[in-house]
Amino acid sequence: MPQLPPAGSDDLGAPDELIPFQDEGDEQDKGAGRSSAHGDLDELKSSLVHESENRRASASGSDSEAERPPPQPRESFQKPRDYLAEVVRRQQDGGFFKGPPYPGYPFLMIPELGSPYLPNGALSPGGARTYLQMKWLLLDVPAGATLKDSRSPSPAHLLNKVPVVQHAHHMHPLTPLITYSSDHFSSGSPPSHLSPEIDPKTGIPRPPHPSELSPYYPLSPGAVGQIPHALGWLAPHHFRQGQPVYSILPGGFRHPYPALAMNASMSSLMSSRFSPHMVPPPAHGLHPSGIPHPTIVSPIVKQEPTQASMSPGGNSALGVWKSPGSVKKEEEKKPHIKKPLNAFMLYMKEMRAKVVAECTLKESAAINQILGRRWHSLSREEQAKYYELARKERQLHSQKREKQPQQQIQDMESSLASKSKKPCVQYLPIEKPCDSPASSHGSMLDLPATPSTALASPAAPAATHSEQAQPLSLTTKPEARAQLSLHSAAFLSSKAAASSSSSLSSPLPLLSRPIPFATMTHTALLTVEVCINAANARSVFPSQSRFQ
DNA sequence: AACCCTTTGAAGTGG
DNA sequence: CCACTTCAAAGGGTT
Repeated sequence: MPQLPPAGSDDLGAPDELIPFQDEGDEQDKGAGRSSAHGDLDELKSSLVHESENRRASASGSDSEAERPPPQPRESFQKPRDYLAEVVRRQQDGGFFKGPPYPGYPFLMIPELGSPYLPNGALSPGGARTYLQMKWLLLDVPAGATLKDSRSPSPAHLLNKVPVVQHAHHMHPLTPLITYSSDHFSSGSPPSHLSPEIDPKTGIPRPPHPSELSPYYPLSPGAVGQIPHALGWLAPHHFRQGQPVYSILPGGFRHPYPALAMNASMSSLMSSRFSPHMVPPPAHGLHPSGIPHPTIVSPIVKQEPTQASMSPGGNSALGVWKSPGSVKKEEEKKPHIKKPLNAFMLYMKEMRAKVVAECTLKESAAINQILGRRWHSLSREEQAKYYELARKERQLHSQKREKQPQQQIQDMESSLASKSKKPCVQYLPIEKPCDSPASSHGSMLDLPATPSTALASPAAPAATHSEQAQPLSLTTKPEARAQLSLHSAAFLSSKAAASSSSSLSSPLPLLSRPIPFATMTHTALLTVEVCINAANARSVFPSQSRFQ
């Protein structure tokens, strides 16, 4: 459980996650990188099929050049759809550029220097390492100098100047690509890799795979090849104070469906009401955070039959055989204490309505993507609030669970007494008396002695090891963390730039040197981007939201 | 109606 | 100990 260090702790920036970057990216993307991936849906479909076939072939032994060898733990897509999404993403971005990793970092990079790209379009690993090294050096920058503060002044004045309506009628779908990529990659390097990965369903640019991130970490001009990369492969995100570091690559991003008219609500997203901090005022009469606490105030005894009945920790654990029907009834009686909401869930509950209002989106999946990115864009202080709330939730949950078993015991005893009184010990180990509803499954009936209970013990406010170690959502699921929507803000920035290109001089060339990213409202950009892409996806994939 | 999708984090389980 | 799985919320979309 993430636990904030005590106030005044100077360790906020310390536990940055180490991401085991792999050099697999280059090879992996060779196949995908070849395809131009110009957003042609048909081509994409056929390619998708092709890749799927290749994958099957690969699985059967033949190692397709377009496919990666199986033993890639980090590359394991747990679900078929993940793979499909990945395929789509590769098709769309060429599998290379994964977007400018981090928004809000005060130092923007510049890729034209020294062409970090290898002839095949891949980025020199050394370059990436060098840059990462630089970022570590930048860790010493005081928190006050970071984006969090600088971004506070809303850059709405900038955003509002940006014509957000794409020129759908005049622009070729590849216009952004042509406009920017050609200019800045005159060497002819395929611009396809400059595109962010796009979720096939929502159209939301998805975070890149960790293995694909490193090559695109911007290079500091003077740093290339100069600094050894002792820390080179460290996770690039959350380098400082929880503020993701984004950068904008020249050449921008090619959105597969750029010629999308932004609707009114989207335009409104550009307005200044979009505060990066977005910490909504506390709702009235609710939790300090404004988040209602259903599990606390009004514990809903929501029955989830399938889940409950499947739980090995239920009555079956007592060794008392019951007919499916009776088991079901028993389960129905058993109040289900929902899991406590974690920090992100709390954040979601709080921010969902706002995102829905700002976006015309209603699909929770898309909204959750937005929220996920916003979550990562939050400063640690902001996230800390939710982590603290989550910690309290868990405490309360544990307390409820402490009470629950006793109640369960009473109910069960009375129930058994009124029934057959069949000795439950019949099927139980001697040392496991039937009056203990504790489940090996760690069900809601766990007795107080469980680690979680101890962990959440009010008497022990000191954070557990895991709490202390968890740097605000940075420790688990490396690959997922690495996705971190690194590129989203920068992508959006470039997108905004692209949008403004028709009436304003393209800002992208200006990005060839560091600029204060504080001029952009990161969160706003994120949401705009996601909204746009989600809308695009729907318009482009009206009935093809799922590649299944 | 049931499930899927999508996110992050906590917790449980199995090797 | 680590990797993996499940489940919390949400609601439109899909089957």
